Amino acid sequence: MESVESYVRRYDLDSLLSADLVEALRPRTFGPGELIARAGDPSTSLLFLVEGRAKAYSRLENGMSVLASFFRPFDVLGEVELFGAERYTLSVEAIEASACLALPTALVKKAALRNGRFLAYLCGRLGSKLADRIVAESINLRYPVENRLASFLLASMDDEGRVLGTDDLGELADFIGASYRQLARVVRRFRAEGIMESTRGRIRVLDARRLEPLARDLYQRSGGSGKLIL
Amino acid sequence: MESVESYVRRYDLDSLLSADLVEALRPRTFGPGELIARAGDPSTSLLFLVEGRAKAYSRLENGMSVLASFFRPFDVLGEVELFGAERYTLSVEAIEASACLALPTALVKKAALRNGRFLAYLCGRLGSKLADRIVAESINLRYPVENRLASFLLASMDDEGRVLGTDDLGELADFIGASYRQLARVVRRFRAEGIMESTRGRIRVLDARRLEPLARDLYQRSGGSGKLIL
DNA sequence: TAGGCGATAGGACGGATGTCCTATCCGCGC
DNA sequence: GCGCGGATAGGACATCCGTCCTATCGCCTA
Repeated sequence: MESVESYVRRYDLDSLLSADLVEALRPRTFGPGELIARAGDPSTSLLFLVEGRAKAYSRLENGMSVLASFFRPFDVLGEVELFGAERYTLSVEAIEASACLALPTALVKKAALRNGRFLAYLCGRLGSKLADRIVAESINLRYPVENRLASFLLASMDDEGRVLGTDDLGELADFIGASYRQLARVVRRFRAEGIMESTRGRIRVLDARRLEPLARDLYQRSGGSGKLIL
Repeated sequence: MESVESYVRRYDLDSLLSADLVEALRPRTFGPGELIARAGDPSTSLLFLVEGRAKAYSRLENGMSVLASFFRPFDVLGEVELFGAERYTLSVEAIEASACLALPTALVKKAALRNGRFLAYLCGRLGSKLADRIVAESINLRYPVENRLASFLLASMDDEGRVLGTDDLGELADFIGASYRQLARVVRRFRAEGIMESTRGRIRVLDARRLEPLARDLYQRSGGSGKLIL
């Protein structure tokens, strides 16, 4: 964990936030597995993730959980609740040791009205998150697990085939909305075909080209950046 | 279709938009089935739906479509694409004869930076849409059609049991992410149990209390308003 | 009235997926 | 080294669900 100033510099928060807001940033650190936000709790601050890795999920009445997204620096948490809902929609949990810069909601709201740049940034971010959700939802809803897995792998792997979001098959199952069992069946097939390998705690794509025909729908890679576009 | 001024007055657009933006509003009308926006087309304007009814959907490569949401006045279309994506994510189609007030994207962007109130409004709207999507997605992903249908009916019916979004079983199937066939099976069961009735072109909930145990998860009714809350 | 068409209804069948249950494997602490 | 717990692997079986196919119904048009 570095100093607040160093993060502000690295992520150019100066250009996003007014001086008084930068001044109000407070560092918070979280250990692996620790809750950064709990669904249903009042949302008191906007968080900038500057270190580590986290995941957002909800837990349903029947005990199952749905993994909505993964975060890594630089990312913003709590934007959804900033205007409107005053309680967190999802729980956010640190996967690794992580650090955030926290900004009290009340401050942000007050300052935001005269800082169009920051609001526009938030709007853009919310817009693309919403678009991403819609795409992911469509895929989850309309394709069998085989295709969902292919889409996820293509979208989240780096140039060497390492998967960015998670290396845990259980988490992955939650993310693509399948049972562990069913995911395992598909993984086995992919592995038998030399498309991927998954050893304890590591998932790796070996032959991305074989995945493409399976994932040819809405997910697309934007010039090797690994970002989701529509 | 009434005059632009009358809509501006009815929905209090004055308080949201600056005078020059109100000035720039242009009326556009659409017949039933007409496309208000086509997925993939460049997004050139922000649209305020002031009359009629519309639905947003995407069409997948395999020919299936996913219905993302229904709109009725007053609603905003195209906010998602305003900052960031420059192409529409979803297609929007008028269900009935509808009217919109259109505002050129370029104008909005320029004006927005100095109109914090409007941006804050957009952020709030995007936030709650995102939260709603996440809830709906979780349900669609993790519960069988029976529960999804129950959730949808409870969330979208008015006080007399009329369903607001659609009366078309085909559309409903797309919305909750099921095949027409499977939806029909569940509808039959619900009908046999006296929970609902569905005659040609009309769906009606007869016994909402029997639906509640089936839909007891995240969807909740907020004091009879029929709005989705978390 | 006949014909056509879209919406509804439902039978039959197979594939996808979930649940339940056992092994197996590996890293870790004792 | 031993035992333990979490992650992984996979068999067995039931169910959910989708596809394919027919039939019926109501409305509209010729």
